[in-house]
Amino acid sequence: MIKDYDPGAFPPFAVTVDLAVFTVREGRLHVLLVERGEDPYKGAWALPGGFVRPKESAGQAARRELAEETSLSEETVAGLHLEQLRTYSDPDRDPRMRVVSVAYTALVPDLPEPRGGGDAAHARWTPLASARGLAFDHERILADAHHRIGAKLEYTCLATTFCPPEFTLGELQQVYETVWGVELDRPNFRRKVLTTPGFVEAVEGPPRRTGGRGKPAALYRAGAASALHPPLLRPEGRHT
Amino acid sequence: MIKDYDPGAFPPFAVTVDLAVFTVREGRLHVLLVERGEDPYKGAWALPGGFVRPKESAGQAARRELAEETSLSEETVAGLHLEQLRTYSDPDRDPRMRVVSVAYTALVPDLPEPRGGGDAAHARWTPLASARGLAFDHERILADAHHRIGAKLEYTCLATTFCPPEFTLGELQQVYETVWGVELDRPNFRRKVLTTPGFVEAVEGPPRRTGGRGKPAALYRAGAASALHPPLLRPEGRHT
DNA sequence: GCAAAAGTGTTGACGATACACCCATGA
DNA sequence: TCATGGGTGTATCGTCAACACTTTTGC
Repeated sequence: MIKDYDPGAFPPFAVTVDLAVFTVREGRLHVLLVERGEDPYKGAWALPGGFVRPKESAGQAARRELAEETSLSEETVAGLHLEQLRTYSDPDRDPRMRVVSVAYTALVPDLPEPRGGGDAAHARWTPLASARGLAFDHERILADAHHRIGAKLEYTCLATTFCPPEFTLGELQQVYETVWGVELDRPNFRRKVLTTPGFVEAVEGPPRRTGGRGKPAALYRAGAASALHPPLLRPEGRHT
Repeated sequence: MIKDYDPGAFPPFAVTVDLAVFTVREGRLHVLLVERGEDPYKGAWALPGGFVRPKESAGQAARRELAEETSLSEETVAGLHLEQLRTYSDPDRDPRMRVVSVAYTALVPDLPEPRGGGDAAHARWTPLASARGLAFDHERILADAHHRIGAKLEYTCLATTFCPPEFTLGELQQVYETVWGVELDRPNFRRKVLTTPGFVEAVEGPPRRTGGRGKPAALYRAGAASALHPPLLRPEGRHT
């Protein structure tokens, strides 16, 4: 920033955003993928994303692209948790030209199937384990994103962003188990969540909801807290 | 990445790196600043940094700029801990043109005064509390970086990167106390560090070193571990 | 001897784990 | 009445904060 300033002579870069959007479906972690309609990597699956426009920040671009791809309303998207992951800038990461991409992670509840809206010919939720052979360095981005959300669940409350507005503790526990790939002890998980102030709050009128058979569960909303103190550590204590 | 591809018609961006380089001096946290020699913000202090070159990644650019500004050898810089913080992309963050900056954080032991090498007219270590009125959005970057390293000390071993190759536990504790701005209980800190496998390893031949008066302390080296399990949480448990 | 810094020991509070057990519902 | 998932209780263990105490140096 201090040096080499020569307007018009700076190296030309394109700046894009890429999105790793996760959801939990049928007990498995899914990620939103789109099918590329143009070369390079035509026909391959990739993370949704696109160019940052001249008058918007990368974060605004990410939110815009997310709305386009998921067919959600702008208002809904505005409320979603969207977090900058990191920036990928390898000189050879795009064969066309020099492209620097700012990656974002989003966690969403189980949404309707994406319309393939916007520009992507096809878009779909894919189980994370099946997301192989992605375009560019998107597989790497996806792995980084998975690692990050796993770590974030330990010391933040954002597991609730995977859930609908009202949810049961069983559903919340499923989020942890799905992202971490482990089983948790239900009584202990319950205690931990309920004794953390602001993590969840009980829904007043004791309506209950069935998840199939078994006893109906009490409903909760996301609370006001954003961090967990003390953290909810994975079993085995390994951050992988 | 999926859409809008029109070679030559993508919005033109400049990409830079900015560095928040921290060290501990005289019990206070210092950051490396350079004085700008050109408009805008001529004469103001700023974080070191510069343009990413066409054939290098942002990480490589950060390491190169760090070497230039600190007058360290390339080999020394190659071994330093350098971590991507986040990317700043506000459309108005640079009055000249559209500049997206990838910020990095580095933690270094107490180094010799920087030569003001490379392109910066002046460079110096500044106490963090005195780093005000910086150019661009560098004050924000600095605040984010400080927050990040504080959090990282909790669950990683990188406090040792603030220390010289051989250090005492008192020096290591000073790093924590300086970055967090709190006082720690020495016996408990000691136990925590020594019982974490791979955090530090004792230097064999029991040479000892004096920090002034008082009993000489045993020397330690950084160990092989990189993460702390369980973490070393700040007092009050608040992540601020 | 005294101050200062290193190092050791002990105790009690708290949280997490690993269970056993009861409750409400659908089939 | 049995399987299934929700919910409660409790004993044990490990970690950590707090603080008393000893050791080794410079002055």
